[in-house]
Amino acid sequence: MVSSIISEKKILRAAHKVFRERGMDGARMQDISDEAGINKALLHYYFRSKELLFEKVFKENADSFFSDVNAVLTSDKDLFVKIRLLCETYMDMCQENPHLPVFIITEINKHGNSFINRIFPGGVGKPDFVSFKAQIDKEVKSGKIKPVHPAFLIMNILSLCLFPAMARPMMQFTMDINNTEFRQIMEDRRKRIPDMIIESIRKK
Amino acid sequence: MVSSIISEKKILRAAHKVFRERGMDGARMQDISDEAGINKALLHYYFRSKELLFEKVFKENADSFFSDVNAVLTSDKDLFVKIRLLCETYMDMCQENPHLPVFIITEINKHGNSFINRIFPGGVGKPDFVSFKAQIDKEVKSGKIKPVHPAFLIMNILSLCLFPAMARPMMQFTMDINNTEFRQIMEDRRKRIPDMIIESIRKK
DNA sequence: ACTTTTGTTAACCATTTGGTTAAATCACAT
DNA sequence: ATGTGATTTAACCAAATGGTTAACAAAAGT
Repeated sequence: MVSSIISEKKILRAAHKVFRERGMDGARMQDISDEAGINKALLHYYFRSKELLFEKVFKENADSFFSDVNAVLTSDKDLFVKIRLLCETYMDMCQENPHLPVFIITEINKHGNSFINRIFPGGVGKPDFVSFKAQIDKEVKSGKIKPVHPAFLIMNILSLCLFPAMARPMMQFTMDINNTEFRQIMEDRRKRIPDMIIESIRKK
Repeated sequence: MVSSIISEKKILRAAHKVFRERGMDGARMQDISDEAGINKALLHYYFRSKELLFEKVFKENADSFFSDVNAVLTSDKDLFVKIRLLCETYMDMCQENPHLPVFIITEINKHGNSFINRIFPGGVGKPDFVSFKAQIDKEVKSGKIKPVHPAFLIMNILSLCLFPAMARPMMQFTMDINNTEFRQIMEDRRKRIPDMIIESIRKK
């Protein structure tokens, strides 16, 4: 049957939108069915409970949040190239879907360790920073870059790429920036942030 | 009467805790009264509604989030000193209360502009970045630092200081960092981040 | 054609949750 | 002591919300 596939997809798409925008607690099953344009009972027909629907949506979001990054991390590119690619990937992600990072972060914060370990059993599917860390350590030893703790570098990349998009409304409010200004600034960051990160570790 | 003041304070303290940890949508009036150790009806006796209690809590949180920063911003210190102080202030804030930044950001995201403008009528009480921006522009012209858009610099400071604490559970999960390791890394950042930011704008 | 399975809905149900009420208790001025 | 106003609580209420049911419609199998 075809309509069933369509309905399930419509529900899932709607659930993604509502959960990402309002979070688990703020999302209403009724809102999701309205958004999907179907009866509320269908949600339960396909996904049993809000909990299960949420977990599915969260997992898919986390996967898309992690997998693009993983493709870069596990490639065998030069460190500086990799850093540029990572920045691009994160910034692209934020541009496409500004709610994604804050959704992931707040839900992990709220649900705690047991939850994330159930969603990613054995840690399968999470970003693979190990080879990246090794690469950083290698380049430190080879003298190409200054001594730097891999976690320090990774945190900086994530912070500089994700935070401004996550905090956009607060940033615009506190700094009196309108939408066009903000877009210009974000456009400008795309070039400047990778350079800044690389300069911070390059040996002169 | 003394007990009334004590009750009101207990409620407010409890509300702060619950709202910050669970957000407006996740917070339950019952949880707040349990946490405060008083009857639920007292919440409404003192604060009328969840909405009003939340707004009070949010305003106080936003004020404490903004005012410490304002003290630094409006001082007449050297730019580099100010940057160091700003970093310290933000990082201290996160250490004391890791939930604060993500609480402010998600609630502003969810409630939209009308909300924040009602909480801060006329923008009174929000961080005063104007003089800081002017100071940056001045130092650019004087040739002390490289040309840099003030918003770019401010975003970097906020990102690097706030994000890692906000995203702590996700960071620890993705990078396999345990609590002691994480604390060490954060301790290390306190020294390195200000240096890194200043180096990124210092003219050589 | 008709039986069975799958998909869809309106109406309903039980629980949760924000909020109210009326009575009780406390503090204190007289 | 007693009256008065502020404080506190147990019991209650109405709306919202996640979830179920039973009936109906649409496909698919025979």
